[in-house]
Amino acid sequence: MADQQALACCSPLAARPLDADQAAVVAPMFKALGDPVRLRLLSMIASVPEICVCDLTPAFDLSGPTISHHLKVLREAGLVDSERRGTWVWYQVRPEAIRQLGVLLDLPAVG
Amino acid sequence: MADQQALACCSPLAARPLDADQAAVVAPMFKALGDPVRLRLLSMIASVPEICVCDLTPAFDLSGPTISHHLKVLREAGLVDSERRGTWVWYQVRPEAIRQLGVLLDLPAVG
DNA sequence: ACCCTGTTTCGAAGACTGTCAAGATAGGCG
DNA sequence: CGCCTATCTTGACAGTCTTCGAAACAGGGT
Repeated sequence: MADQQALACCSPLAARPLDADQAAVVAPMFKALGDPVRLRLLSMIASVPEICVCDLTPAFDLSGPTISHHLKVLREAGLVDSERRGTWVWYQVRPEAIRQLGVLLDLPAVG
Repeated sequence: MADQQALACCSPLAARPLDADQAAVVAPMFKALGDPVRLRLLSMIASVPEICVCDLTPAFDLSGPTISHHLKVLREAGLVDSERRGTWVWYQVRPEAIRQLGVLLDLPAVG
């Protein structure tokens, strides 16, 4: 959440080099996307308004705890939010966070 | 390089969930960006037409071999190209690769 | 031919990651 | 209250990653 603000200052990679502090804020977000399971989880979450863990878990040949761990990584990276409603926990993306990463990769017409 | 083609088929994360094969192709590219040193290296490379390793190394408190290792990761992820010209090796970004990652993160006006 | 500088490869140490089983926690229902 | 299901946390293990120093390789200059 503090990360969100820090990110707001970042312009595309090609504009000027990131300093060490900026890189330290952004890299963990990319790192969270750097696992195929998490990338699929995020894309499943992003493709609907919200989704229950109980709908995510069966899509993988992985244990519940493992899925839970990956969701925690996405949560701590600030890429998704979760909310418990009764028995189930619902996840949704944080569009600003993802959009900010997108902006960073938005190269002008170089090359 | 095969990765480049495979990527070309990917629409934004929110459009529909990635399948396991697509995720396996894209995740390593995000993973390469998931280290602060590599993110800074890439941003330094992206901010100029091309740049020599000899200009990259002194920007970090890391040994030459370590920088070389990170550059190799970026190269193998398809994010940069390198070319030896005489004594020095020059790096430049592969704009298509980076743009494709950007497209993936390009959320429509959700949320 | 020799040496010198720039870059990569190799091999090893320590930290980190993905995964699971087992146990803990949260909430609904009888 | 006690039980059941859904989810998360803990602890452990194997595999991977970051980093370094030492050694190899590439080119240019003397």
